[in-house]
Amino acid sequence: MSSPSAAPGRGAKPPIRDALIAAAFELFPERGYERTTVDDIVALAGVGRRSFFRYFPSKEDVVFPDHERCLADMTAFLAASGADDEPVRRVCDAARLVLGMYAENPAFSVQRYRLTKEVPGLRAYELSVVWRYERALAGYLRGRFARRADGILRADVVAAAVVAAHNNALRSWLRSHGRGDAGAEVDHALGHVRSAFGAGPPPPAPGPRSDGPGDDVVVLVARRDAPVWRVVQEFEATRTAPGQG
Amino acid sequence: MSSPSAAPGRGAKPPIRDALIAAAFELFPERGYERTTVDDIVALAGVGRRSFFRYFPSKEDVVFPDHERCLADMTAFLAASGADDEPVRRVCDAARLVLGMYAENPAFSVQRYRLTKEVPGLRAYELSVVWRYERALAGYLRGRFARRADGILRADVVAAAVVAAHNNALRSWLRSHGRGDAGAEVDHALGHVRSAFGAGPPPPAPGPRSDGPGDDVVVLVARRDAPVWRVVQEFEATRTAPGQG
DNA sequence: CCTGAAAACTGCACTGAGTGCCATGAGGGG
DNA sequence: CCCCTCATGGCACTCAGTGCAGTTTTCAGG
Repeated sequence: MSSPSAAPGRGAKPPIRDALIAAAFELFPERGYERTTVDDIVALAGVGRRSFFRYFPSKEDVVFPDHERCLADMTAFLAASGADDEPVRRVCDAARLVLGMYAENPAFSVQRYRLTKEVPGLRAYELSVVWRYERALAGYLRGRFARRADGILRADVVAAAVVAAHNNALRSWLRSHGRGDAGAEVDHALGHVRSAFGAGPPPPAPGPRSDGPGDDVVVLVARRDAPVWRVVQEFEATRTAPGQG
Repeated sequence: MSSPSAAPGRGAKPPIRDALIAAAFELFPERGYERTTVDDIVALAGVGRRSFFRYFPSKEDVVFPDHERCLADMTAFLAASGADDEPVRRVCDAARLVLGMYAENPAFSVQRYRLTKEVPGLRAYELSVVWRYERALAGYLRGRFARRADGILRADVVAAAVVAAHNNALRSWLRSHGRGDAGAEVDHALGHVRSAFGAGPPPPAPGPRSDGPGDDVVVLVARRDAPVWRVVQEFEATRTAPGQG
C-alpha cells in the first residue's frame, strides 16, 4: 500500500502511523475488521498498544486515515472562494476534491469500500465523515445564499444533493474496482445537480439575471382562510425583495 | 414521559421496555449521556442488566426507541404506492410520516434533540438512522425511475434532497422547542424540492395533519415571473376544492 | 389445582475498545 | 554531565456488549 497518510500539523510524517495503517490493512482482509483486534494490529506493527490510540482516536479511524486532511483541504478551498464564483459550481468543484483523494489510491479505496460495505460500524462511521463534508458545503452555501429567501434551506438541500450525486458516481466507480473514468462519472452526476439548482452550463454572460431556474421559483405558505390580498402582498414582496437591484 | 415505545412483533407491549426508556431519559438530563452507564439505567428501572440488551441492541438505541417502527411504516407506505402516484410527491408524503412521529411527542423529541446535538456518538447513530430512511426513499424512487435515463442517480439525489429539506424544517421546529407549526414548515421545505425535481404544482397539503391552531395551510409554488392573476387563481382553486374533504 | 414445557429474566464471567497514569528512554540544550 | 521535554510503552481500570447457565414466570393441558 502506498502511504495514504497525512502529516499531522506540519512537517515530518511519523512512520508509526503508516506502519499502523499498513498492519491494519494487512489484517482486515484476512480476518475481517471486527475479528481483528487493536492488539493484533499493534503486534504486527511492532508498537505499543497505547500508541495506536495516540495516532487514531478510535479503531475506525485507521480505516479513514486521510479524510481529516481532505476535509481541511475542502474547507480551505471554499474559504478561498471569491464573491464572483457561482456557488453551486463552487461546491461541485469542492466535491471533486474528495473524488481526487479516492482516485489517488484506487486499490486502497476499493479495499476500504469492501470493508465499509460489509461492516455496519464502519458504514456508520463513514456516514459521519460524509456528514462533515456535507456540513462544510452547506456552511459555505449558507453564507452565499444568506440574502436569499429560504437561503438556509436551499443551502442544505443543494449540499445534500451534491453529496448524493458525488457518492453515487463514486460508488459506481468503486464497484467497478477503480477502473473507468471516475472524473467523468462525477462530472456527469454533478451536472444533474447543477441543472436542477445551479446556473446551468458554464456562465458565458453573467447578466443581471444571475441564477438558474430554481431561483425563479417562489414558494408561498398561507393559511387557507387568509384573505387574497394578503397572499398577493406576500407574493409581490418576494419579487422585489430578495433578488438583485 | 408518555410512552414512545412500540409493540415488538405483535400483541402486548412489554412494560420493561418502557421502564428502561423512562429510566434512561430520567438520568440523561442530569448526568449526561456518556456519564450514564447501562448499569445506572437498569438499576433505576429495576431490571437486570442483561435485559437491557435484550430490548435494545446497544445503549444508543434507547435514545431512538420508535424509529424502527417508523421505518417499517415508511417502507409499508411506499410499498403500498400505486403506479399512478407521482413519485416525488409520494416520497415527500413518506417524509411527513417521520415528522408525524416527532410531532407525536414534542417534549420527548426536543429532549432527544438536545442529546443528539451534544453527544457525537448519538449524532453518528442518528445519521445511520437517517441514512436508512434515505435508502428507503431512494429504493422506491429507483424503482419508479427505472426506465428513465440516469434513473438511479436521480433517485439518489431526490431522496437526499427530500431528507435534507425535511431535516431542515424538523430541526428548525426542534430548535423552537416544539412550538410553531411543524407541518407547515415541512410542507414549505418540501415544496422547494418538488419545485426543483417534481412534476407540477403540489396539491394542498395531504398526509396526517393534526397539529395546532394554524392548521389549515396551503402551499403555493409559482414562478417568480408568473402573472399575479395566475397565483391568485391557483390560491382560489385550493379554497374551492379543498384537499381532504 | 397440578404439571411440564417454553419463554422471559437474572447473574456471572469474559472479550475488547478506549482512557488515565506513570515509568522509561532518547534527544537536545545548558 | 545534568536536566528538560517528549514520544513511547506498560499497566490497570471503566464500560459496552455477548455467551452461558441457572432461575423464575407464564401458560397450556389435564
